[in-house]
Amino acid sequence: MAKKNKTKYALLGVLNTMSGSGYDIKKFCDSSIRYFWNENYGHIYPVLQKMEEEELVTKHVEQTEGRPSKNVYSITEKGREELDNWLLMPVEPEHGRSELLLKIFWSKNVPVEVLIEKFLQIKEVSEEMLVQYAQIENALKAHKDEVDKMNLVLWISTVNYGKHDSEAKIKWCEETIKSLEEIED
Amino acid sequence: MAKKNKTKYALLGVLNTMSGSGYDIKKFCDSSIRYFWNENYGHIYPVLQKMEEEELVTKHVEQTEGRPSKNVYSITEKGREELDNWLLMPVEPEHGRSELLLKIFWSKNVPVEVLIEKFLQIKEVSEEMLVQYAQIENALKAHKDEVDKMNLVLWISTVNYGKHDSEAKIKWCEETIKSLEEIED
DNA sequence: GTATCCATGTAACCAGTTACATGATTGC
DNA sequence: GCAATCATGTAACTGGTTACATGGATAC
Repeated sequence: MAKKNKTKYALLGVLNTMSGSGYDIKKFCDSSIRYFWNENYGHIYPVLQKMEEEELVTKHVEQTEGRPSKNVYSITEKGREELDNWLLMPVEPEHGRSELLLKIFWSKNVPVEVLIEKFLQIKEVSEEMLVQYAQIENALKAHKDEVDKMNLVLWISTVNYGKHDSEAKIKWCEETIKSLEEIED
Repeated sequence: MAKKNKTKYALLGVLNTMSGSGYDIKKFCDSSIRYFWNENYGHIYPVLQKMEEEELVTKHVEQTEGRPSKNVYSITEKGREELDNWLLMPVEPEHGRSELLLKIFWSKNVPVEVLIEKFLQIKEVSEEMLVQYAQIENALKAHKDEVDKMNLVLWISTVNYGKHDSEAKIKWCEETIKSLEEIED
């Protein structure tokens, strides 16, 4: 068995909150889950077609005058079951590949000053991310009346993940910079 | 341009610290960088061959009696340059895909108790990871005389990344569980 | 005698990315 | 007049995973 197709579940998830076209789905992804998920048309369209064959979704063509015709997809009962099933399954342990850590691991010949500069950059980026996450959280809380309580808690949880992640990175950078400075002496 | 081949740099990194066969490289990866990097034979062997063509490495066949013959690869000057170049390049922003966060984002219909149970599990795993990272750090520090100072600092930094990451996850789980419990009331 | 280690490789497969192709409408 | 948005799709490609194939040596 090769790698599992997770795009399928991302699309089912979107269609479980709203019916829409491939284009709509892409927009939804870009505006809500982009910090931890991305999809591109080259994958969305074929997967939607495949899911239609599997009867996880249904298609109906919408014609609005003066517009390109739209293939609106809706999730089926079977699709909903498939999604629910997947949600309950444990997350596959990803033997992640971190380019960042790989680079650091092999950097013994990189001058210390250059390394410190790199870590300062990483720290800065994480600090910017922190600001962005705070903005997202505020935006979410501002719309809290439109979302049900459960969704709010979950969505904020995903944002908090990002926050903790950024904070951890910042601390890590600071510590590593300190150790590097001690070498220089 | 499609996705970049990072296996190449992983292999160059290994060969920059020691010459060896595909088999040796795999062993090295499994015993040192496995927490953030994995390689498998199905990729190592073809990439090594390709790198030989590009003159980034050289091969020499080693015959030891009573053993399968070994293709020992060594990094070339050109390979070293390629590696150094890559090390200085900024890390490509990975639009990561987090199955974990995706699942959480779509879990509004999962019973709260089930979700809490899931978060407890994630927390537990992170706590176990924390123990493992501590062990690795101890092992590294025990061998500190065999490794040069720079390498020690960098390797420990990668371990610390894991530690901070696990700690962040633990905190995040605790916070999310709290919010979920508040829903139940 | 059986499991593990040493050792190399190929083939089938899948997921995902980018580029290409097309074309109407709307807003500036 | 031009850029952006709406809208769908295909083709070429790459990276990576798993399974398959082989076979001797050593340790228990």
